[in-house]
Amino acid sequence: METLWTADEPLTARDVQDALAGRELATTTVLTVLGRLERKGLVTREREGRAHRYRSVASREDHVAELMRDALDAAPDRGAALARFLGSIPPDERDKLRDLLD
Amino acid sequence: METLWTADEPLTARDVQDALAGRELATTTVLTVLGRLERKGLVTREREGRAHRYRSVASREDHVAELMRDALDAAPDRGAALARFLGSIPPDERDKLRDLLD
DNA sequence: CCAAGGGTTCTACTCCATGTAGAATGGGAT
DNA sequence: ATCCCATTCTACATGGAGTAGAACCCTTGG
Repeated sequence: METLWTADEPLTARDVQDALAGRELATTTVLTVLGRLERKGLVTREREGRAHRYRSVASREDHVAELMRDALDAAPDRGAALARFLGSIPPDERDKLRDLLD
Repeated sequence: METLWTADEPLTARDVQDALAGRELATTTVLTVLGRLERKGLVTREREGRAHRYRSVASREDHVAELMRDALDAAPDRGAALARFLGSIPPDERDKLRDLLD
């Protein structure tokens, strides 16, 4: 996912493998993972010649926002959870939130 | 955790087992899970006679806030992630946030 | 038109967390 | 001293994530 996100342009399996060259992964490994990500709905792919191009469905930020909402959904008292959350982030981020809310 | 949180008072293993009576869990099962939660730092316990009382370290809301922060920490562009988050929650919750920020 | 090579699929193995519980142990209460 | 019960140790199944080999299929170069 990280690779697809930082490229933010559809990549082939080979592209991903190259981007992850530091790890010396077998080609099939990359394909397997991409396939699993597709099954989970995190990426889509479209044929291109003999290969596929894989594209992340949501941006990293969207994904993070979704994780945050999932976490929040686990709280019976959402307001209280939001309050704790606000209390636990750096002040400048609270400022940022204030800005965003306008 | 749910049981400990909704009780918000230290419980013995037996208490937990009773609270989860719908599941017919063996006593050792409850103990094992509580032990694992303790290893992970989610609960503490203090001896009480022959047994222990288990207490959640953080409130459910604190826990949720922490999960939200963990999610946010995965975003390279925290501001953008926060913006997406705000955009994805119901309007009345945005109002709530505005209130909390004052 | 056929072989070659690369992308894909299937299958499989390991590792680890989680859910579950039996066997054994240890310490209080009677 | 004995019995009971909480605890600990050990163990098994399940499922996800990481990794990759074997086989297949299709496109392309000769």
